[in-house]
Amino acid sequence: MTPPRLRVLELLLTAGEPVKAYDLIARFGEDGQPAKPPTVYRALEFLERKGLAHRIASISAYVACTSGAADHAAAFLICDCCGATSEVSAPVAGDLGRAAEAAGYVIARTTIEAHGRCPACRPA
Amino acid sequence: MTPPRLRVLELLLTAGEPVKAYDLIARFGEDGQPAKPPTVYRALEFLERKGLAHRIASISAYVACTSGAADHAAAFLICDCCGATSEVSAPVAGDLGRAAEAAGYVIARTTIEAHGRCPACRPA
DNA sequence: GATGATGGTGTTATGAGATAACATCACGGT
DNA sequence: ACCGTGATGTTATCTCATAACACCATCATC
Repeated sequence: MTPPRLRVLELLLTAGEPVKAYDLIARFGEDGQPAKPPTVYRALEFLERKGLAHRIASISAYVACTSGAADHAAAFLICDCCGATSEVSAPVAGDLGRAAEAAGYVIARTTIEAHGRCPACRPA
Repeated sequence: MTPPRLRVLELLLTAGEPVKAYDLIARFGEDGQPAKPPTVYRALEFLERKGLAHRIASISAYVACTSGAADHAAAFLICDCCGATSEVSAPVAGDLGRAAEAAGYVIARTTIEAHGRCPACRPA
């Protein structure tokens, strides 16, 4: 684990919620100096490959993986109101697995992004 | 259905595969004249609201909905090699539904994006 | 028939997200 | 010593998406 990768992982872990790439870039330097975009994007790519972080494409943000499971589909509940996000355990759905098999696809990784309202933002 | 919306839907349907927003923009005019970005993005937003099109966030592309089901999670099998994409029928997974309920979330819409290799690109 | 609310369109400009391309450096094997 | 591999630093640029404003049609209401 090299310094820039460790630094990005540290930023993701301390945030505890999804972070935008350019926020990581801005916070990268201990002294307030921003990083250059490729530095952070390369670290994110590495962390994702290692399963230590996930990209949440629907909101263009990144988050440290909170699932201990080695092989799992990244599944997220995302509040469209306040942005709260929680990663939930989601083994690849049987239905999807069957559909992939029927279509002849070999699946490498799956992300599930469910949008809605969190308890705090939910209408009474 | 207004002209620009119809035009974008037509472009998506004739493509039959995911299309990038700026490709839609480039092809928008019958005479080869491109559209302005907001024209297309607004049409896409409308089509998505109506369930006529889906945004595939992980590849930043848009596709006409090929599922007849009114209420369904958009689920896609995406080939990382050639880009072939197929929408599969996927009722919101029971596991995810339970997890959302347990977390107190009310889910509005879910997208599932499975990446891998299509039959043609799959190693023998 | 004037008024105003609503929703769609056209336009300019800009913001946000991500990567290409190249130089440099550290490490390990032969 | 030499080369291959993988990581980093840097500049520049590309792609994706939206803000903000003006204008116009439609429809309900007074």
